[in-house]
Amino acid sequence: MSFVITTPLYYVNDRAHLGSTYTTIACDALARFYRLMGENVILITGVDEHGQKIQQTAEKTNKTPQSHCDEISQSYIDLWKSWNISHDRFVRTTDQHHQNVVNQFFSKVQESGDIYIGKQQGWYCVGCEEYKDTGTNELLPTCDIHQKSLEWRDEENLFFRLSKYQNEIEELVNSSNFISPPSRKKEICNFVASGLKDFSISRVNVDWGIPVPGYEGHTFYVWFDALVGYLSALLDTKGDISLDRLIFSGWPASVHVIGKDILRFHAVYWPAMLLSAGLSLPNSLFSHGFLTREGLKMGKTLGNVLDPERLLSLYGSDSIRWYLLKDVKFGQDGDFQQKRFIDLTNNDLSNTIGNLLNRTTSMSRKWFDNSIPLITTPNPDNSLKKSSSQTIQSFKTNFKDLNFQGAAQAILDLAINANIYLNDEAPWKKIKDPNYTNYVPHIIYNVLETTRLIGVLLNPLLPDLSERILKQLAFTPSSDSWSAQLEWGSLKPGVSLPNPVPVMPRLELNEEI
RNA sequence: GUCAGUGUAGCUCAGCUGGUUAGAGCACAGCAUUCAUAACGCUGAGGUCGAGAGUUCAAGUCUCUCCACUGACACCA
Repeated sequence: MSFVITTPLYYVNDRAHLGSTYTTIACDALARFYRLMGENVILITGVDEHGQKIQQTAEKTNKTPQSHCDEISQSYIDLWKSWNISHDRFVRTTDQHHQNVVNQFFSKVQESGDIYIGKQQGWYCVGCEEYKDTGTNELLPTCDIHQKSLEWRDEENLFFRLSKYQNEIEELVNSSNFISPPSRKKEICNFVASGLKDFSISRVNVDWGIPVPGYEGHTFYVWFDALVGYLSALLDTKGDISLDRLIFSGWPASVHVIGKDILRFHAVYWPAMLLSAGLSLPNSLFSHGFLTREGLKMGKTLGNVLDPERLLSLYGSDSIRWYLLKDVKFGQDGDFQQKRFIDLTNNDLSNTIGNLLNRTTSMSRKWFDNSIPLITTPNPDNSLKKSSSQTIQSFKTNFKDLNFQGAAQAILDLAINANIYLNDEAPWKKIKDPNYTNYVPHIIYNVLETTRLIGVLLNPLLPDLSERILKQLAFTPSSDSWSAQLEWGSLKPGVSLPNPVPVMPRLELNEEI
């Protein structure tokens, strides 16, 4: 059984922004978590490259749509590489392979009798590129946004019989674990309850798209094209393409992680399309929120967009991943505040976790021959061992709920407990008292071991920091399964420790980003 | 406009079916301390819980009105 996680296929109208980076980081963390839990994970990401907007953008910059797409798509590939994203597949919707899958998907839907030719009629605003529901009887309605009069359009389109699936979709969206978070689920339920209408799946005025077989001049509507990308990602490119092979390739997806803006397409259209094609439905959808910056919406007009590339080179991935996953509740909107970002990194990662490691390895080296204390007597049961196992429990539960915040907090709480334990036990005092000669090694070992568990748990959230912590502890995860690594007492007594180096230097608030 | 939601310390938020002096983290201040990355720990100051009215022995928690903000309301993604 595979565990398939998808990011959205990002629209390559422009380069990646922090929002897509955010989604991708979250999916990456999730994928790493499930891999460590022993699942056969397939993390899918990619790009959606068709549509009128892309065509226009390419024209503006005097490029062919294809070269525009090549360029932007490459920038996504490079970006994910620099962020060390652990995706297994990267789909491009301009790939011939994908186009073949779309064609086959379409013919399945056609066979189900769910495609018909209809007329798209209505008042259309060229500026908005959309039909307006004027709801009035005005002779010449105008667009509120553009203050221009609307055009009457009467266009021949292929339609998909969404309405036929009203009952199935209604049942699906109401089922308990399909849509998260609950507030979004409610929106979709209301939307579906108001009655589903058929939607058009082809365009006659958009050249930059996949041609609809048998309908000259029609290209597929981007959503009918892009969503199918999740399937093409799973089908290998060798031999004949067959949707029937999907069940052996990992379909259905375990979770589609998406932004709240595209929830409806995933919660309503996509399941209906899959039903029509006779394919199984994804297990769940998680719709996360948007990021603002210092309370303001990021956008070109304000000129306040955060460039993920620049952020990464300025601060490194650990602190940014921590900020995005720990400070923003997944599913809600988040705000990127630079001061808060610096504070959080310094407090949590440098002071609480990094310094815990630093102070403990220092003591261990100083008093125990540059090594982990050689414990001869049995390790007495202690509070840290207990809170560690609680932390591991809580961490896993939270992760399974995509509650990255809760998972991160669990780790942090453990580090705080370890710091308190050290202050309570004060080994730097006890080491001077001969009565404690046999006890101090246990104190140090307990904290070192707790720190190791923190390092191991940190792996899916902050893989880089995790590695640096474990290295300082001379612990090599080797081929041990994660659950073995999470066993108390895996740190080998007597092993020599490297010279302590801060694993997470404090950040200064100065650079303007 | 219709529907849904939010408004609690400077900031981000917890406060379940109403019940003693309203909580946490960060920021801020003080104390203590040196094993450590001017770190850790302890303590403290900070709120008429959006406004008003009502129900109740008792309301941040229920009802109504108002104010402010946000989201959904079908084919840009």
